[in-house]
Amino acid sequence: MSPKLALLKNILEDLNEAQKLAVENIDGPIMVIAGAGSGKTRVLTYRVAYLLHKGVDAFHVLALTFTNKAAKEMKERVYQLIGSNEAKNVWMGTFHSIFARILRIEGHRLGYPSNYTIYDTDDSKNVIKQILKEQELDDKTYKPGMVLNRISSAKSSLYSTQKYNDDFEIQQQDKASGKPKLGLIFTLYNQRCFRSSAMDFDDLLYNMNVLLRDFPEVLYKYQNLFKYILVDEYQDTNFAQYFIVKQLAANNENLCVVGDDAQSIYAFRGANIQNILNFKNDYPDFKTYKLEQNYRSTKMIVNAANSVIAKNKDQISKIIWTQNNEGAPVQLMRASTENEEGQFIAHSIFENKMNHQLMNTAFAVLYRTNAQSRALEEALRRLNIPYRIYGGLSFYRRKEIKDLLAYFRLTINHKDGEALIRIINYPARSIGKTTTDKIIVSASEHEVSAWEVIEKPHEYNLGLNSGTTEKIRAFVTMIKSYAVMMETKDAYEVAKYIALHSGLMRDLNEDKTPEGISRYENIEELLNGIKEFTEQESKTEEGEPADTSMKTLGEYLQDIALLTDADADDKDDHDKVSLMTIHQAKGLEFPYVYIAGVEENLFPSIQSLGSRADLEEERRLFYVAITRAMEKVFITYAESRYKYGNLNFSEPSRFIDEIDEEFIEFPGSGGPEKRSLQTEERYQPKKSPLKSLVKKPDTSHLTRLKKITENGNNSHTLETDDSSLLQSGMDVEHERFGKGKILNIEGNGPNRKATVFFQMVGQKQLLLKFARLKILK
DNA sequence: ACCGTATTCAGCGCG
DNA sequence: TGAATACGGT
Repeated sequence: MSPKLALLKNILEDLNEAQKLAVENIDGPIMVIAGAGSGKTRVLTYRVAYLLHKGVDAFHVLALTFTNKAAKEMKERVYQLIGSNEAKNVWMGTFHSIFARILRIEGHRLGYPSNYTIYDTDDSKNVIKQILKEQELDDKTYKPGMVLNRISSAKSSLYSTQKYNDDFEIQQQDKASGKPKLGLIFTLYNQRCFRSSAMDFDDLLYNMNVLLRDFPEVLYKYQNLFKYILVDEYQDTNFAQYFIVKQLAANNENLCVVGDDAQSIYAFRGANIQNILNFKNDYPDFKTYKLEQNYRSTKMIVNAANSVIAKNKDQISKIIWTQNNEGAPVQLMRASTENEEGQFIAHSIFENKMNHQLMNTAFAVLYRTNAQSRALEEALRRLNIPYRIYGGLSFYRRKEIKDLLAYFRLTINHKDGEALIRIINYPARSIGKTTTDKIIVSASEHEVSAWEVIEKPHEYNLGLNSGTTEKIRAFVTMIKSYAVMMETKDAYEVAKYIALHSGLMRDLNEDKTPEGISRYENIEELLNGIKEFTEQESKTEEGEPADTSMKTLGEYLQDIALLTDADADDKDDHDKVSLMTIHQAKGLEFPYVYIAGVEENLFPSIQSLGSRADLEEERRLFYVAITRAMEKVFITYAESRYKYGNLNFSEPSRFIDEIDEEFIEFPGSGGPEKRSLQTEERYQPKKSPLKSLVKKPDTSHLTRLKKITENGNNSHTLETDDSSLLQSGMDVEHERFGKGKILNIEGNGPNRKATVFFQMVGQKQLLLKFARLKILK
């Protein structure tokens, strides 16, 4: 106990006053307004540690986050603080994962088995497509994605199908928009999911609410279980989430919500900023703490961001400040086209990388829309700058992965209709479309699951020939045999058996195209993941009673059902520049941040110009973008850009003007950025958050700078003189990369660059202006 | 059953 | 512009 106590004390000393108060006030409702970079995670994790330290049992603590990533980070940091044995009993996870877990236990009250399936967005859309077909509705008017959004927001606002259909206003709206059948689709959709023993993402929150509303004993149970509740990113809660928290906390009100209204950027998907603004009404005797000291960014960046967000009306007043260095002003770059914009960014990254000896991970390029990534990618590729795009198709949504997972799902939950339809004829078993259509129609007519129909085909008069009937029987037998196997074998054994026995592996193996090979490898990767899962979990934490029970396939599925791409362990993610939308960048930080496409009608987006609320959300988004940066922000815009195939001219965004001119440098208005940064480096050898990203302490670099200063010379002239002697074929030495051979030289003047093959690190492209190559004789 | 062509659509996206 | 999907022909 005592080493732990010491640890707690140490960290307590690390907290500033506001953070300390937010941690120590464990009783009663508190709201923590946490400015960007103000140590929010630290407060949350330390608060959890503090609760346990005060003798609160771990299982009485509930900590809710929005993303798996946030949950993971929080877990890791709490584990570090107090050790995993105690911490692992804390209920810590995303809203969805925690309530999914509770619904496995309590869902039977609502008619769901504990092995219910969680439908992802694709499954949901497929269900909607089926309904549209059956109802003979036009999928142009009723676009599945749009229908699903409508259903999703209804559920997020706790509207039952009944209420949706009875609500006069909603019905009027739907009629007015030419979609009067939305209510019917909603009803049928819910029925179908229920018959499949499946919940979609919103059902997890919706049904949790039903549980708490209709079963007082359940409400009572969890109110008493969760004596202390913490909610991260409270400004992002939708009504369903807000209401669960409210119910659970109603008894003892030991509720701590943490958020930043200035970073609320998800109103478009149902987040209600009022939840944080109205906290004071819900909990009149609340306390509020503001974390206003920023530990992330330079003064310039903090001030630039402040000057922007000040233009918003709806906000909780706060003053974000920092003790960090002054830093350099935000730098504006104007390009004539989107391609030039990409080039500017790529070159700037290249230069800063060389100049400051930074890793690629020190850089992020942020943009408003995914479509912008193309030009940026191209430019980076041309300079051989490795990058990673976030938000591509997630591993778990690839076809082959979904196919195999569908086998698992159907094995675990036979009623899972989407899984059944997906695999009944894959690999091909001569059960064609006509047959599957008959099964779907019959199931829906008799209001049963598809499995029920194919298990007892005679009771449902499908009118199939004996051959097909036999094939279906074989399929049923196969799935049942998997289920039997699952009783005694662990997840990996069953998974591998299914992958081989079902013919899926064979089918993929026959495809020798590069895509086919990659699909096969993906399946192997999935199986490896399952193996890891099986092994990792069987050796439990030390000191715990040995967990002799094996990990089942069902547990694996539950584990991954709520995972998304962002959670995949980035193996080959060594050292790359990050490309992502601003939304995806929330919660992250980078030394150098480029914000691309800061143009009217793109950012703010044209759709947001109609309402003040929407425009303010765009502004918060811009605020989020700026505050991702630790050292330096670059804002770029292009005067023309292709949109949907035709060239559009664009003007710089109004947001650029909203940055107070003290904190922004316009093109040509100041010296080249190189100068100010070098100056900073020379005169303010600070304890920089950049340190960990610098490849090595690099004292030679400093010595060199000093030497240059003494000489009264600058690096530029020195380097050009040296580098003009370089030719391809020469052996050279780089202070960091070591010895190498020049393969090629191209470009002129300051853009002259060399392709060098280094013995240590392989091929690199270097701008000679910065590379300081030494010629070896 | 499958492949190539036509058509359509285009904002951000947690789980 | 280009990707994703629907459709139609063989």
